[in-house]
Amino acid sequence: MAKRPTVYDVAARAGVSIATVSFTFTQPHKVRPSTREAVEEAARALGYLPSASARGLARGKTGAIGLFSFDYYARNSGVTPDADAPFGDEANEDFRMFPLYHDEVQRGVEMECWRRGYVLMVGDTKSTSSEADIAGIAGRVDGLAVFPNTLPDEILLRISKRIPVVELSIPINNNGLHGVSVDNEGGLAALTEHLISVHGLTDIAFVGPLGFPDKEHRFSGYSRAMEAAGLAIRTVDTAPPGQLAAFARDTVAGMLAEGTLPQALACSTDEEALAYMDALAAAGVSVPGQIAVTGFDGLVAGLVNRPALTTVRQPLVELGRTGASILIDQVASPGKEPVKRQLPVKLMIRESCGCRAA
Amino acid sequence: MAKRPTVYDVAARAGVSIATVSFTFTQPHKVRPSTREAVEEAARALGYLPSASARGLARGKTGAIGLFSFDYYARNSGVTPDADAPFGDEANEDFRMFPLYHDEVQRGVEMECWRRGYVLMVGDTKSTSSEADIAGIAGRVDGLAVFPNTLPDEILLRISKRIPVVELSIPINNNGLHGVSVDNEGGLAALTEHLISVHGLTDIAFVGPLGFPDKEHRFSGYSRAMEAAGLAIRTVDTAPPGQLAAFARDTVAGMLAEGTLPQALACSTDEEALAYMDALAAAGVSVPGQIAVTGFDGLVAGLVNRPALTTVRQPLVELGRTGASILIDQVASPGKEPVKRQLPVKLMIRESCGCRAA
DNA sequence: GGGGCAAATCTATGCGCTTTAATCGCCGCG
DNA sequence: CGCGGCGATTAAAGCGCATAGATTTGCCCC
Repeated sequence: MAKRPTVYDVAARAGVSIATVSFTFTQPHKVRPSTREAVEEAARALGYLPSASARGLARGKTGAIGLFSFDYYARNSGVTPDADAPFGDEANEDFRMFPLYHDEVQRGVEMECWRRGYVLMVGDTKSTSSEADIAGIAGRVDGLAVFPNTLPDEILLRISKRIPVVELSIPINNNGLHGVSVDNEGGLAALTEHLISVHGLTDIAFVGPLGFPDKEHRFSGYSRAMEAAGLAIRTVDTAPPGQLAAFARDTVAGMLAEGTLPQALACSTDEEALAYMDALAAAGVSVPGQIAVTGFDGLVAGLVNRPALTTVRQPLVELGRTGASILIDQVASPGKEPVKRQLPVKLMIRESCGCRAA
Repeated sequence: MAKRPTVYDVAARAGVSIATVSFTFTQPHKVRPSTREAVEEAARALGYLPSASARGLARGKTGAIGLFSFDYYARNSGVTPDADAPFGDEANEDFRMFPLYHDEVQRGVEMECWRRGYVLMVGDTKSTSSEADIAGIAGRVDGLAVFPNTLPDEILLRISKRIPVVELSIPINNNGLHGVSVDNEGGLAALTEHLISVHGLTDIAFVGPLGFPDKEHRFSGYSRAMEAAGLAIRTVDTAPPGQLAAFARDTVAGMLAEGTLPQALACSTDEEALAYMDALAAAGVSVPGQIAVTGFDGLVAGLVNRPALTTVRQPLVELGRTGASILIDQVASPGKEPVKRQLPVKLMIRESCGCRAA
């Protein structure tokens, strides 16, 4: 690589000052057409590429939005994509079978950034992320979007003192950061309501880990609908991390043995719903024949599943877009108050609740 | 946002010079533990975030790799994701049903970047991309990865004079850029060979657009296998852009009418294969009963399809990883010659060729 | 107490660009 | 013929950090 030409080189070649070169690129109308052409010609001849670093330094803005992605696989499946795994490893076969939650959101962020003339920086949060890594990203963007539970709140707070930070999919709270969430409660309430009024079910158990704000809200929705109908709340214990499949099998077996199988399982996530459907199938219980199962998220895996999963679809792309939009707005004109936004969800009535043919 | 504190502020507060502050962050071992702590404490108290712009300027490197993504949907389906489409629009329902080609590749790039301590900048190539947009990305990264046919060669050449540029999935050629490709020819040769020797087929038609280097190579693989077996080459005309489904239907109808249906369709892409399978099904022709159909790419859509599509899987994630790896290597020590690498593909024998039960 | 040496720290400069304030050139007009 | 006024251009001062080279500090030994 030859040394990159700078404004000085272009200026020299065009016989003007560097200021004129700069103006030519940033305020073309302020420079006489003839000199503009001279500058452009010089730039072209030299293969000039303006340095974003220098520009960023001078302007105090980078024109980039950051997104902290995270290793979904490692977190959820206990499987870390092995950097050295040979291609074609069958174990990795369905690794990326479906667009995962954060892929969708990321896509939304990308779309909005592009639309508004920003570029996106994607960083990850590995378990080993040092504060330096984080600063490495935070230092080069004008705004930062993060997934919940990927970064310690304390760090986020500090970063948010300097640049706007938006949390994606975190329920509305008062942590001082911007946030976008979805209507977790309303979604599961609507779903539960559907099971009750359309299918006439009364013994509906909620499946899901509590302790996470979004799951709590889903539970609230479930409870609200049940109570409104005068039905009894019933919950299923939560699987330990990484043990979902086995736990679901055991749980189903237990219920079967005790004859306590509910009429429906309202799961807090599609992932759980799918695991329970597998467990039920393995135990010879028909879904939705003998029991209805519903999820939450709207993963494609649920759509492809047979019976197709009745669930609540989250507007994932929209989530990302909204988050990016908030950031970009804040960059332009920082507001005093954190912006919190909640997006509507959508009931996806498919087969596993008993609607349509299974 | 309060003014961002700088090294000067930190230095002042810690009672040291800015050089020491800088060292504390970049070469911690060169600074005495006691002063290091003082600096860190000051930085923390001030909420200091190093400016990547300034750092990049001073170092002459940005620590970022760029990826020019592109609007796959608009290109392939004629559908532009509408920024203003309301969430829940059914038309968008299966929009993101499966991880698309470039999502996979992008994931690979991300993984390698993270592994090597780089961050990724994602930019897009909209039809409206001006040279300025491109420079906007090229100017802020140390290396650039691009998908084929997204940027004019002339521009790529110019950029590559300053920073390494790698083309993803472009067959080996001599355009002076770095490149990663897959074994298109070997893949389709193996697939064709499978149809010939395992299934004993002799009338196998190649389906696919020529004129694209990768497709040409696939055709070569097909031809090679056919000729080696002493069989006749046969091709099916190519569908005009965006007309795939209709064209496939017409083609199938035509063959049926003329009684010229081959024993197998070796398609150059999964997308074509799926379209032909739909067309065949619509025409009442059984796959693989009456005709075998194969693809190329390894899309998930083919895996979920019934019968599951026999195809050649491209190592998409690996493609991205390799590309990023080349870039990062080149940043570290620029080589004189462009690096070209070809990755192996993998035959995925599933149902549509007649293997296993359909 | 002083000399010598390595480690620690600091001084000073430059990285490439933006931007403000000042200068230049030119025209029309009194 | 000179002056005001205006648009085009430029000089110069940073922006925040890294780093070579200068300087100081700390420490050991005589």
